[in-house]
Amino acid sequence: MNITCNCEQCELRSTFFLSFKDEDLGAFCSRKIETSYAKGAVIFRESQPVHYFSYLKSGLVKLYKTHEQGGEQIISIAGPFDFVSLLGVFSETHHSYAVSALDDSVICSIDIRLMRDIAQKNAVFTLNLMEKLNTISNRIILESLEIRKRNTHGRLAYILLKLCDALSPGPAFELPLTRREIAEYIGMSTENVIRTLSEFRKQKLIRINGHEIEITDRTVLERISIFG
Amino acid sequence: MNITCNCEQCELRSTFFLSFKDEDLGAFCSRKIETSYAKGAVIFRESQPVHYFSYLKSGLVKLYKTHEQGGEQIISIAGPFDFVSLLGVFSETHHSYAVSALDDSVICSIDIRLMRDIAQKNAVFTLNLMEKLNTISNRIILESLEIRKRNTHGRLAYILLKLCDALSPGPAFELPLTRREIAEYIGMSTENVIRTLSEFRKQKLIRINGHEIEITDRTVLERISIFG
DNA sequence: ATCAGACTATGACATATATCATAAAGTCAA
DNA sequence: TTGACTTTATGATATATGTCATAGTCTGAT
Repeated sequence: MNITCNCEQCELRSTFFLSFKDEDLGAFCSRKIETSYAKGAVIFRESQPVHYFSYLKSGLVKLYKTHEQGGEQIISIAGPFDFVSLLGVFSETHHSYAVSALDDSVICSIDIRLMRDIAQKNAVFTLNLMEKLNTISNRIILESLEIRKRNTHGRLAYILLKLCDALSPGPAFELPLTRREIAEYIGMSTENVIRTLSEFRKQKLIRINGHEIEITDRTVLERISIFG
Repeated sequence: MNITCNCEQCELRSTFFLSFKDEDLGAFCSRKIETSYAKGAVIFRESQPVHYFSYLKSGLVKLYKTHEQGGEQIISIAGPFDFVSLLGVFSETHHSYAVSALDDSVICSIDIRLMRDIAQKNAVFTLNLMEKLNTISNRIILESLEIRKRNTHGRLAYILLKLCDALSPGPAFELPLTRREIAEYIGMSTENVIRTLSEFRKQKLIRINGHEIEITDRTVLERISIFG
């Protein structure tokens, strides 16, 4: 499903396309593809060739790797204006991870060759793009290290706090992942995620209503996130 | 300790400076700083301001974060021609990790402002640089995921195989890390690293002589790396 | 050469975590 | 609505892993 879009008013322009020259913006606009994906839809799969540079206009997606033995490993959750093509988009010919929609999402895609053409001509644009990619990679690496250094209680507390901060201004938020996906994200068994959530509930740190979570004792949850 | 260096013959030129214009190469050469570090020396610390773009000419270094409670978390081991300033070098004002020398090492540093000046003028150079940074970030992220998805036996087998491949053409190599550092790298206790190494030795998968490791049954070690 | 401190090593034990079993509740398509 | 399937939930148990204690070895500074 393609939708028309006016690049001059694109929210993304201010974030990293400010350096675009007018003629590049014209080429860009006429060749971009905007696509809607329903919740649960796969946007691209691991090992597919990289044809597009993609970013998320609205919705929520997960980046993940699939294991041969079955099961997935979630790398990151991306929100609006995040790049979806990030790891290796300019250095690999094939995707090293898959992306699917956690919510109804709209993706804007630009032919990767067009991106390269513009990047080769416009150094300021390329520098901006590099900074943005750098920031995102850095964030993913540091988050991975944060997860790795914690025990399971700390990991779960950490991810609950992060999701809450990212998804809601208040202490309550709608969990965009199933318990199994949380387990795949932070590397623990599904049963242990469920059990630990129940413990947090019994300790009155959170309230649970299906996928709706309310953090009722942030102080203690933060302490658990730090000390496990 | 500063050493003179002839950029026209620099091994690194072919890897990413081919796109340099002659006048940029001149500016680059006259302002680079080459420094030697003894084994164990700290090259820069976490939260220090980023002044230089640095790469490793020779030796071996570790990138790591230090925890408040004491202890370190190793992010990556970098060899010759790897960038040492990578995560956030163009997006953060302060280092988000520390670097120290595992072996006597030589680092070549360029003022980050000079790098930016050149990058803003030379789009092809910037694109090459972005590709290289992208490749390295991607490698670190994927490695972190590989470590996260394994149990401790699998993690240790994985890292032994990786270090062997990186450091030696044959099945024997000199371990550049202490047992404690290995533990900090793959997130397990030092005792468990030592114990598991002993188990691998008793199963005749490796031979151990201090820091010298020989992989004697690669097939089984690879199976452990995959299935734990 | 000696000493202090780190590194390597191993055993005993406590704890964290996964696995297996079972069941209720939710979800979606026919 | 039914029925198949997934998700959530909890208990019992096995296993993996960390912690503590102890000791021999290595290393570097004096």
